[in-house]
Amino acid sequence: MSQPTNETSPASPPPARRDFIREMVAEDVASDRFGRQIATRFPPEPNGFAHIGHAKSICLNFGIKEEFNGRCNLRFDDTNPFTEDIKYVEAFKQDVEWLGFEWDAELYASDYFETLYDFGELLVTNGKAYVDSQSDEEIREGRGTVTSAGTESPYRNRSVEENLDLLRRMRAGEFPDGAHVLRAKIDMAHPNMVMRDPLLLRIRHAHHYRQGDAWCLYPLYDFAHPLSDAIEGITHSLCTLEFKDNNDIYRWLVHSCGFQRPPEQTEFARLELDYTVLSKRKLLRLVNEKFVSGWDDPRMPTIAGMRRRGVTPEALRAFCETIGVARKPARTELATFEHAVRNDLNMRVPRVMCVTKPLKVVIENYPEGRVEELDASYYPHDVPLTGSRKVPFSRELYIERDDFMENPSKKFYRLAPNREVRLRYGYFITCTGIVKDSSGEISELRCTYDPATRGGDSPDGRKVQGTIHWVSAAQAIDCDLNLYDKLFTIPDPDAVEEGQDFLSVVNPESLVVIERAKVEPSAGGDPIGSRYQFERTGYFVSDPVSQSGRLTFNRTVTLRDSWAKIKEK
RNA sequence: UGCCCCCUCGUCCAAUGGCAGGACAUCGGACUUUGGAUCCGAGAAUGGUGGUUCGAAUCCACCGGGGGCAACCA
Repeated sequence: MSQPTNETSPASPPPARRDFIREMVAEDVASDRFGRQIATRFPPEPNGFAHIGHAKSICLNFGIKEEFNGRCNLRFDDTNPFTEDIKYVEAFKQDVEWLGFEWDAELYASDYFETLYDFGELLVTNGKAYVDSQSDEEIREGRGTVTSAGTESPYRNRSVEENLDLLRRMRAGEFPDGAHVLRAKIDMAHPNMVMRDPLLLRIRHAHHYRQGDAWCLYPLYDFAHPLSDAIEGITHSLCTLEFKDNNDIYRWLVHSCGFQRPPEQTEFARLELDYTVLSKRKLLRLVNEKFVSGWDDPRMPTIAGMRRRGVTPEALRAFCETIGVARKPARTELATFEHAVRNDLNMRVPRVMCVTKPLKVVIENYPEGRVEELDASYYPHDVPLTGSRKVPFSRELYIERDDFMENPSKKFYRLAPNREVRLRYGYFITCTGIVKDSSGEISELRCTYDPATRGGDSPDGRKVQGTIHWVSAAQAIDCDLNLYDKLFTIPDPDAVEEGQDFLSVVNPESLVVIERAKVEPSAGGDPIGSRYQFERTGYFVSDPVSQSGRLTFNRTVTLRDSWAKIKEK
């Protein structure tokens, strides 16, 4: 495992991770259960942005396509004209592509409205559906409760002719919203609530973002989804646990509509991630109520947000791989996600020096006006990439304020009075004096350097405990840093106390802006979107948006910080 | 309270009647021009009780716990 990644790997790839769904698909392939190519679909409703929970589903559905030589459709389940928008369609497409997947077809449930309507007529003709003319309250009351049976609608036994006539007039737009609905005729006493004559079509004189005003009849999920799958020849319809009960109507419908070897629905647990929320309703509130700057705010668990935060698609896919797929509802620790991000970034991004809280250092024995260009590798010894840049060194430098302690504790390895440390890629320096301002705060350090330690090695073999990062004062570039942290203060924001709102546990320090940090000049010429590791600080990406006109970097994730743990003790 | 699903290290996932294993996290050590990375090591789990079986995390029963379902949302 310690082999560099750029070496050729052994012929056989590691066996793909197996979960209960892939096991099932493998069996179905072996038995040719469906008599056709394995087919999955990713079926978002375009009413918000894709988030990391969608990423899990995307990786599953497209992963199965790739592993079993199948196909996978991107289908928008756009059956609700009130909530959907083309901008969400575009965002989903961009995010799936960014993750590195290709769909075999881009499809829309709303394109099936005609076909779906025809199935409605078919069901009516076969006596399996009827037009109900109760009000929505009457329908709700008639459904009964989880412990008591429902009651049949007085319209339940209309003749096929009457049903057909009504249905056609519903479609023709003769009735106002809510006047009638088409319902499946199943069992009003069914122990599964979903099977108590589920609604199939409803009247909505509404404008659809894609179909315009062509329809006033809109199918409901339980009607549209199974049939859309069946129409497309899907074999494995994968969805999350909360649709478990809907599986009964799914099977009833595809059989009632005459599909041979219809798709089979299988449910898996949706992703829950500590310190965040993943329901679109709640994400929408964060956006609308301005807790974040938008769907792509780097604090958002959306794919767009993570992209802007600097997360790579590879890291996101690796994360989805490690969390696995199972039927048990489970929360994943943030550390698991952060590990996936660091693990990926560590191997691919250049190291650069940036001082976040500058403290001026004057090297008293370094000639005034002199500037040296020191060689600095972009990558550490254990990352198999090469490349380097020059960093200027001069008499006046900045170091990190936290890298100096006037009265150091025992385990503090960094700079202190009369102590020697290494400047990364530079020289050994020793602190010889402290300058304080009128308020008693340290404003400047006086140091000496050892000219024999250029590059960071001492010819006499003496060691220093610490190595710190720095920039040359005159050449450093001012920049702003967006330091992002968890969006919520508690691991499960959905579980706030009674009467409390998840918005009450938004972390007020989820974004801390540092103005006028000092980054080494080499970063000035890089394109927006470049990722770095700021040595000893964290991974950052340059952001297209700058309030100040200065270069702005978003912190993707901090480095693991074992010093922080020592400090706590 | 009806139906359905689920319960394995702190967390996530394996083990498909036959040695409970991996990853993250934690702790310790080595190495180190990032208190990063890497390497080595340690601790850490089958909810409970019965039953079937030569043998049970796995099958059965009961108990306990968690979750989903009563939108003209998806």
